[in-house]
Amino acid sequence: TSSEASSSKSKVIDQFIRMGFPEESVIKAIQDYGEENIDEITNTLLNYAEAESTNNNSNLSDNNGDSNHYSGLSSSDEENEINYPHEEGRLQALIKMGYPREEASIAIERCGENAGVAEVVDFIFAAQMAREFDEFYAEPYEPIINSNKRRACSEPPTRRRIPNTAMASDEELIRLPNPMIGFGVPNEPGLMTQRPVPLPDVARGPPYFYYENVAIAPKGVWAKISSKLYGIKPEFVDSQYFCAAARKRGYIHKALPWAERCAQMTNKIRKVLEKDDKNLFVQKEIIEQCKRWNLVWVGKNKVAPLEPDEIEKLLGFPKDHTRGGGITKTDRYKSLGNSFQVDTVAYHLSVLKHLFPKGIKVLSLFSGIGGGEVALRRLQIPMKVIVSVEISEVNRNILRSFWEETKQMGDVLIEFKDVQALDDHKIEELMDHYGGFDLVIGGSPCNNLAGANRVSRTGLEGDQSSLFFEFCRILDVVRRKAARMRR
DNA sequence: TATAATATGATTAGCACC
DNA sequence: GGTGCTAATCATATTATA
Repeated sequence: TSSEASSSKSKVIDQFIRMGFPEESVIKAIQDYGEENIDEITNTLLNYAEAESTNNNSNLSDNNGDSNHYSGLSSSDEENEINYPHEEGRLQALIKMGYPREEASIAIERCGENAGVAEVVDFIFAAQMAREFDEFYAEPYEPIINSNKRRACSEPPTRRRIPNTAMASDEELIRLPNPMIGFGVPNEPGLMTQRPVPLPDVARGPPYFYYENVAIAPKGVWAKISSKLYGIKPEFVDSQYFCAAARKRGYIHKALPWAERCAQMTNKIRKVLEKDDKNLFVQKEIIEQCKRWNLVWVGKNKVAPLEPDEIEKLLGFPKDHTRGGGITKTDRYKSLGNSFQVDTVAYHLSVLKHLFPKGIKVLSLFSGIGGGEVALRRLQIPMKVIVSVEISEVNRNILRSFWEETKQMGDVLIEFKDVQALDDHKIEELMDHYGGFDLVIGGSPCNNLAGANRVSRTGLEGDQSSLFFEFCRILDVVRRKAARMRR
């Protein structure tokens, strides 16, 4: 769609008019966003349509099923009504565009309520390609499961090993689920709608928090993290269920490893591909190498490493999110590598949409390039206040650019450089000024936990990773202050 | 001098087998 | 539960290049 759009503006206009939008609105939206930003245009047009249609206030909040999560909710937070304004418009548009109703409906469901039409169309194509791929490879690559030990997904994986008793001691190991789908990933077997272990009383109620780090950390690290965060069990999720990047992380509620010897490997693969005798073994080997070095097809017999633009897209960021401000390619790789996968985080945070329809106040620690903020925006949860702490200057610049591009009137972004400098008094002062925080979110440094670190994988007490304890300190201050403010 | 490319294992965990 | 295998991993230090 994008390539067509750049070749002919009128084609884009026609397309939207065919979808049933008024011509004036279409032209205005294209002027506002540029013809290539199909997603923004679509969202804007759907918002116009929503504003015009009668507001029937349908109440779809379905909090009954997961009352475990939010039993500490104050009554003022519950009085909200949610509707899904995009649903009908998108479905109708897709059917008009010639897609089968069933496929369109599934795609809308899986892309989420905030996805633009372009994104849903992408999903439909991807699903079609996946089906073709599966049919093609079904025979030779059938996984051999002959063990009676693992009945794969008949039972939720996290429930299998973790004893359903009181919280684990520091010494007890937290076992990683396999497959790593956490409490449940949409449309995957083993979907869980409730926590395997109920929230301890001390952790209940707002303000909420969201902590992230690498899943495969040295032994005992996650048990320690869990014990410091009210004994809540981590949810381990591999982002491969949300996007095309594998990224195993633990969340308490991969980056793409940079390929070594990329140039040599791409040349090697090109030479192999130019030969004629490509038997099955060679094919499989090539696929393995591409997977290992994060290579993508860029032309006939040619592979290349992922560009920052592509990683941006994989991780769910808007195009050019990390571009600009004189940032180098190396810095972009680094910043993106350290970031959240937006779709994954947005899936977790989607529960907040029901709770904060009028906006949310966020304390964002270790903000990086603003993965949490982008996720909230994707969910269309208005951000009233963001207090952000981020040590890297380039990352602060990236977040500020994002904020200035997207913010609405009256919203504030406060920036700090160092979590250690954000003392208890300052936090309380901020909370007095802004009326507290609704969410504390952050992933503390993984440098000393990550498997790729050959030099200083020294565990949670390492120079950088020990900043986790600052997350705990700040969260504790926020929660205590919030309790006092409620009283 | 700044940026890009390259070189550098160990620690996890799963699984089959015994 | 031990063993041997496979596979994967939010990195850092040094060297080459622009």
